[in-house]
Amino acid sequence: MSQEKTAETFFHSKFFRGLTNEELQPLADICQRKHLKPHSVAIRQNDPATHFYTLISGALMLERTSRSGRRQVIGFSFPGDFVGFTSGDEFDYSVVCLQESHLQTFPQQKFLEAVDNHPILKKNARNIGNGILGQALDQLFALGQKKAHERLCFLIDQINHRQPGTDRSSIELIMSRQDIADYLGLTIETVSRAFAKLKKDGVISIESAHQVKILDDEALEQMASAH
Amino acid sequence: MSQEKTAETFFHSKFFRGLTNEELQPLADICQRKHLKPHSVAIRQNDPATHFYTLISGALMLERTSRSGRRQVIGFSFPGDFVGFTSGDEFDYSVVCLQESHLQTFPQQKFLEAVDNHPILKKNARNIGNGILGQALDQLFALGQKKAHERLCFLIDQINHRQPGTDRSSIELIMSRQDIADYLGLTIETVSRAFAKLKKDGVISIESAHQVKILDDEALEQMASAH
DNA sequence: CGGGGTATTGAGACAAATCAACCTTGGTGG
DNA sequence: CCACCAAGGTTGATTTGTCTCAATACCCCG
Repeated sequence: MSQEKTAETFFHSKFFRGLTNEELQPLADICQRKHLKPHSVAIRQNDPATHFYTLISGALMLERTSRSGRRQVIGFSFPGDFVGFTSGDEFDYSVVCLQESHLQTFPQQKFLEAVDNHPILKKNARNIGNGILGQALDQLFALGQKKAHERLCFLIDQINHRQPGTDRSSIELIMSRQDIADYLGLTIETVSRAFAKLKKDGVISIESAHQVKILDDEALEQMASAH
Repeated sequence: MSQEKTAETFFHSKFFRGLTNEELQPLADICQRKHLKPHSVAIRQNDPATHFYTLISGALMLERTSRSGRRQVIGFSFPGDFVGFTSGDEFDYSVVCLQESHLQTFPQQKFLEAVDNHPILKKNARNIGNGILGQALDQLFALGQKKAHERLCFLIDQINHRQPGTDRSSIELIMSRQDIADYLGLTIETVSRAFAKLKKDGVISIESAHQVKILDDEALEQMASAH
């Protein structure tokens, strides 16, 4: 058990890149593992922000729901991703599991101390925080400036680059149409029609509702791009 | 000149709250003042990210333009705000002046070192970074889930809370209709009609194109809210 | 008192939302 | 093994909201 908690388990997270096992031990000492079923809630909106998380396996969805019931999906997390930044001392979004997931949890206070004591971690923390901001800005651009089918390209392209796995042209869509719609600021019907359009235009082929292949990488990136 | 660069000048930025003048001196030593005319460009998209900035007076607009020419306004900055986070080592957005502005500039490397040496600054840096992320998420919610007139409420409410000045109900819109449109993911015509609707519904009164008064605070916040 | 940029207003076109029907798939029990 | 069902996804018809294009009004500055 204690053995399990050595640096081995950290291996795949960007956060801990470039560190030796000894250097990681202080973090290993404060971390706990958490195992979550599909559709379970890892973080609830308005909960006090006491912990940070890294995702070991599975997939997460970050979402915010307003009092009026409208939901905005903020992002998806894949293995290696870091979760838990907040603007206050409460979470302003929820995190739910799309698949069975393994997480590492770190008490916020202690984690920040440990990070402070190591220059590489400090740098990584900054990079990751800024990376998340960058992703939010990309999504902002997509929602503000793009049509339905372009937004869908944005999502497919993003999954393509972030989802683990070797095959660069075969994409697994682990989330439901409703999740996609709420991520892109559309309705499920419009998402469905966007899929149909991309298929008709020869950009993708649809193997099943949750499995697509990229046929025209060029066109996809073009429509997905925010630069 | 050197006298001018003491902690006095930092006084109004959230970033430096809770610090004594001596503690601020190392930062004062590396900072430079910059004076910019309206419409001038403070940061150009794709420039190497070498500096951080705090805004002393005036107002800034952050924007991102894609190769296809579409522009997304990412945010507005008011005195006391901090500017310069990036996800890579290049700026992925431009910063232009809406008004004549005074900035403080800090070389990135040295600034980070100085921040590292002071726990309060470290905490402030985190808070500010996360605050910017939080703002981006609010905007994301507005673009994804709201109608034109609700998005406009979102902007008005935001300016109301962030723009300096005492009068809580009188709002100065320092940006053009085009800027507002590109911020909210709309066209200028739709923005104009949204203003008209809010006026008709008695939520605001329009004193001039760049000056509005809030009549129904309740309704405004309701429509603006992302929670 | 012009004149150019900026904002508003109107009419028609178009994209996305809504409402409704239908299809697919995966699981269950007879 | 197949009939059935429920949930999720697709497709079609209609409505609504926003964009586009065009005309008009406003306002700051010379």
